[in-house]
Amino acid sequence: MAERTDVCRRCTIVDLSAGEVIAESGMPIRHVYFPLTAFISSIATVNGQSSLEVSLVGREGAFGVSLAMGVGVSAWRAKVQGSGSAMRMSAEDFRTVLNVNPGLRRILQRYVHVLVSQIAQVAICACYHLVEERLARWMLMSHDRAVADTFHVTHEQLADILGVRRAGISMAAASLQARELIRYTRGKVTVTDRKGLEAAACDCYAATESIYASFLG
Amino acid sequence: MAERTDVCRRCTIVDLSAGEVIAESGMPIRHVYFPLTAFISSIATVNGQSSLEVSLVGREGAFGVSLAMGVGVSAWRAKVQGSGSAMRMSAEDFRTVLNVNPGLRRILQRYVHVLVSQIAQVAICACYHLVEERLARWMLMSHDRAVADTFHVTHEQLADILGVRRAGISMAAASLQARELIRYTRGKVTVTDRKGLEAAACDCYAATESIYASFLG
DNA sequence: CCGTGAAAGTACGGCAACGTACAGACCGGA
DNA sequence: TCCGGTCTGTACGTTGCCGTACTTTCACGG
Repeated sequence: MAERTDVCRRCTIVDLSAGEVIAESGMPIRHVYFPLTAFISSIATVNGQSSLEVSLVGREGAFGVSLAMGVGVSAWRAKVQGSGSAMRMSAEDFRTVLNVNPGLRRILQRYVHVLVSQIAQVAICACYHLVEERLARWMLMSHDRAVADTFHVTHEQLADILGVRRAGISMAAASLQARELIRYTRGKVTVTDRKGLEAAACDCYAATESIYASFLG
Repeated sequence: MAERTDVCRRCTIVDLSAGEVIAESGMPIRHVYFPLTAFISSIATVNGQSSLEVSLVGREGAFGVSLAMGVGVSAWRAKVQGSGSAMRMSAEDFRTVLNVNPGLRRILQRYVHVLVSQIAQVAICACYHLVEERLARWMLMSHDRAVADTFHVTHEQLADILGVRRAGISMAAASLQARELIRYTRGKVTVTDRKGLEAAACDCYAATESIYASFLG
């Protein structure tokens, strides 16, 4: 599409390594990222202590779209969850491209709507579903975005992502492993039974996927 | 402002009564609402059972802004929480106004960003905070939007809003009443100690307020 | 090869909220 | 005035997760 070439021209390819913080809550957004093989986690906090992942973005999306809403400040901390490459554009260039490319603007607006729906799903999921179901869901999301069957994440990180104790993740992960849906050792997770994992996850996974498909498929 | 008169011209004033459903999840948004004295609750559901209020909109905001994102389908059920009046515009007119009024578009885009932040706050709040704190927070939000000190809501409704048991609301509400922060009988709630209620609520109330102020104040 | 630190396993009491159920209180209409 | 339905109070055992803490296991660099 025309939107795509227009974007690519102003982007540079960058390598992102896991753990890297690309935006801080309340701070200016310097760049917009369009992940290729990397994926980015947005984490909200309260009291600087309690945290919760509100969005996970891979090649299907972008980080920094609030610039398209005329807001140049990040609402959350954004960190690289999966190492890899991404296309990057300066905030300034992004604004320019948006002005001359109404097609891109339309797409990104629809994307924002999808993002809103996803965040609401995170809310209701955190409220109602068991840790194990939520963990299974996250594994699926990560699996999709990592492209590969194996990706890196520790129980500690998962605890911050789902907003539960590290010990709680250990229990849930052990259960998923016992059911032979995943395998893991010291931060390396492998999905061994995709179908089984989908059955173990709460409906939120399917719901989120279907929303994405119907607005950006 | 020019945006305002432009909007008002195409609006009709309507009376909304509590409980009225103005949009259904997955269904087309027929009208955009700018509440005056009414306020509107957006409620997400999962499995048609479990529900959670993701946004509460009064005269400070609007319902139907996803149309400004190019999406004509409501992500959630929207129902009137507080009876009163609102300005209403057809979806069609709204699209037209958006096209000829870039100022309005900019404001609404910023509003969407605020909405996104608020929903994330709901998520983290539901995840970490006690029912009583969350209830206090909701009372404050309702108090702001109702303008009056008294508004109508039953424990049953509050249970759906906060995603907890009705019995849990009864306990929390009784506690707030014992502390003389509110008074209530059969669906009629009166805020008697605003300051005290603010102290009883979690930080999410202040956080949400400050985000609103900094982007739309 | 061993030491060190990170990652993960496991345990404990404690508690908030759960699901369910029933009884009392109140209001409006017949 | 009484009835019926709505709203609220309250109870019970259950459970999922909490906070904390200690141990075990593994990977890696010296």
